[in-house]
Formats: sequence, structure tokens, C-alpha cells
Amino acid sequence: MITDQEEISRRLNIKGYRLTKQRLAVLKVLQSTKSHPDANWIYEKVRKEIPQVSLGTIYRTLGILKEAGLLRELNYASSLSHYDANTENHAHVVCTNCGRIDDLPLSLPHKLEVQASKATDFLIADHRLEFYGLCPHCCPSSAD
Amino acid sequence: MITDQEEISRRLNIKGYRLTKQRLAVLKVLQSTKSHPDANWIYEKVRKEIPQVSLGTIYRTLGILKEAGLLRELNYASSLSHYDANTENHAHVVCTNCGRIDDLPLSLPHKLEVQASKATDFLIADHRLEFYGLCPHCCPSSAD
DNA sequence: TATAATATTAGTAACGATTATCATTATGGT
DNA sequence: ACCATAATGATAATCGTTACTAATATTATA
Ligand SMILES: [Mn+2]
Ligand SMILES: [Mn+2]
Ligand SMILES: [Zn+2]
Ligand SMILES: [Zn+2]
Repeated sequence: MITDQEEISRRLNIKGYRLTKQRLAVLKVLQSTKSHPDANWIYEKVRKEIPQVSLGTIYRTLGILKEAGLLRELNYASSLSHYDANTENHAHVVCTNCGRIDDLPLSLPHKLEVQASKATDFLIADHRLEFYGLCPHCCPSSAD
Repeated sequence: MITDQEEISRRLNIKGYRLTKQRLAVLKVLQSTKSHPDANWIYEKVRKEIPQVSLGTIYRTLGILKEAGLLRELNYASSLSHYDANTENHAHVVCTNCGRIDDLPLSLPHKLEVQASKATDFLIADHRLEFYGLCPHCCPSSAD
């Protein structure tokens, strides 16, 4: 998670973008949660600080921050996108019932990345590892 | 890939669905390709056999076949869903430039599944492993 | 500091993939 | 054949996301 404002600005500048208060606000909001929120959730939070901000700006900003490598976009079957300020490679668990997304302190062994590179003629740059199941609240056999 | 018609019918019946010619046609089309197509591609193919079929039926059918475990739905950042008749757990490589999706003959080590189960209180049922990069056609350094 | 060039924004309209609705048709069981 | 129910085709509606545009802010230049 990149929190240094100079570094944030630098990363945006590389791609030809400026650091505006809207962009910083979006990133701060995303960095303040562990919940992998969607664009609308971020919009509602940013509005508290910048009431006249528009949802279009949120989407535009999320795209730009992603391009600058300051966040990641996650999306799941037939649903909307979720965003994650943690740009380190890490796995997720997704509840197939309620949509809750948690981090998993787990990364793909380097060996597997190498194996993948060898098995294809694609030039691999990135990967995603996700587990699906039921969270404690949605698990029927649990008395939680 | 489940090709036996009795088995297809059985799997649908378990979920309370019948095997209709539209449903069989959709599954056959999907099973005939390795390209992980989207709903519209499937629609165009099915139309050749059943000209009056509607796109709504394609979507409805894909949902039902998925529920019956006869196909998988894949989707990627801010894009439409793609479908895969191979329901075995296997990894994919996705070209971030042109969208091409290839299979990777690679599966997640069981050890990692166990590790994931231990690291969370979710009840894990499934997972997805994907690599992102550039296919040979989109790779600038390649003279292909 | 004025001025010009450019980037960003808010507001809103448009888009497009997916879902829902509903009248009609097909299917399966008696 | 009759009935109950499931599935279809046609079409309308939904909704997340993008595109457009005029106004505003920022940066570069003189
Ligand atoms: Mn995360
Ligand atoms: Mn596949
Ligand atoms: Zn849940
Ligand atoms: Zn490509």
C-alpha cells in the first residue's frame, strides 16, 4: 500500500496524470478499509469530504489509479467490480452467498509462476488466485 | 467435459430442470470449442441450428447449465462473461491486450488448498487460478 | 503577473451486457 | 386427451459503467 504522497504523485505523473484532491480522496478511502469495496461505496465515502464529487469521477479516478499501479480491480461472475489498495500479490476468499471478500495471507509459489511461463507462449506479467466458499455467517453447519 | 446425454439430463434433473433441445445445443456449441466464448458468440452458433432462439434463452440456459455443474463462468475486469465447458479445475492465461483466453495444463497443488483452508474461517469449495500477460500476437518483442 | 495551453471536473446522457416479464408453446404425468 | 407445470421467444427494463460537454482548475510560458 503506497501512502507517501510524493510517491503517489510520481506514479501518476509517469502516466501523464496529476494528483488532484479527488484522486487522493479516492485512494485514501480505499486505503482506509480492508473490505474490497465497489465504486458506489467509495463514492458515498468520498462525498462526505467532497460533497459535489460525481460518480463519473470516481470511476475515472479508479481507472487512472489502477493504471498507475496504486490499486487493483477485482471482479467476479456477473457482478460489479471491487477495488483493493493492496497491490501486493495476495489471494482472496470470496463468499459465494453474501459476496464478502477477505484477504488470504498466501501467495503463489514462484515455482508455479515459472511452470506457467513454460507451459504457454504468452508473456506472463501477473496472476490472480482466488478461493470460493461460504463465510462463517453463511455457512449452514456453523452455529455462528 | 460431460458429453453423455443421460448424464447431462441427470444433472439437470437434480436441480429440477429438463433437458431441452436449446439447452443441449448451447452445451454442444460450448463443448465444440476451446476458445472460452461469450454469450453472444454462443448465440450466433446456436442460431444456425435453432434460428428462432433468443439471446435471453442463451443467458438463461448458461445460468442453468452452470448451476448444474456442466460449465464454468469466467469473467475479467470490466468485461463480459466467458464460458468454459471444461469443469475440471484448470488454470487460464488471459491476454490483457486482445482478450484471448487459453487453458494452462496446470492445477493448484493440493497443499495450497489445505493451506488456504487453514488460513481462513471460510468453508472453501472452489478456486480459480489465472495468469495475465500478452499472447504471441500481442507481444511487441516477438516477431510473430 | 498576465496569458495561453492543457488537464480535470461535475453533471448528465448514452451504452451495453444481463435480467425480468409475460403471453405462448412444449413437455410430462395421470 | 387433459391438466399442471416448465420452457421459450420477444421484448422491456435494469444497472454498472463510459462517453460527452461546458465549466473550472492547473501548469507552462512570456
Ligand atoms: Mn485484498
Ligand atoms: Mn478453460
Ligand atoms: Zn457470506
Ligand atoms: Zn493478445
